[in-house]
Amino acid sequence: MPKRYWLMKCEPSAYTIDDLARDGKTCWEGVRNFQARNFMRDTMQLDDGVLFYASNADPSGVTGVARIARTGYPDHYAWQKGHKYYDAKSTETEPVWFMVDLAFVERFPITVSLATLKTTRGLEEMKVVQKGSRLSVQPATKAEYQTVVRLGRKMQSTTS
DNA sequence: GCCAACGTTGGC
DNA sequence: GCCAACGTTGGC
Repeated sequence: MPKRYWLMKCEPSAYTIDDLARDGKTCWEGVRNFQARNFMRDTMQLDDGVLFYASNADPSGVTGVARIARTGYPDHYAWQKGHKYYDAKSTETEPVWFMVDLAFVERFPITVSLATLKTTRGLEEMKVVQKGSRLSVQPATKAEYQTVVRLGRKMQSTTS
């Protein structure tokens, strides 16, 4: 099975690429959208590439790269009464919500801002640049992934 | 902080 | 099954 590529959003107030660099690995709990869940539960594979996207940030954009370190498994936070991700519809025998683990790969020297993504040739079809695109877990193509990674490393290569 | 776009819920 | 109301996301 060929490697797949993704973009995953997170608000900096919740988690950042620096947090991931520090932790090395983290579980991606709290996704409560069926489409995003399906990607995590059914489609993501070990070592898939993930563009780490900071939403509601200044500026919003891709701040680095992660990889899938563990494929879909039940989000146990949904079972913890009182937890902000608690959902009575999800049980241990019939889990509704799933998560994956991400491992840190690299932090870009600069944020590849949404504005940059929107004006970069080859990224016109990317989900995140479409108007009203709120899905927090989105598939990306290999070409899109490689283009964004190149942009993220650009500053480093041109200043060295 | 505003508000457009979207997903979900619930009345009918 | 329709659709209005509501809550959330997320750019600006």
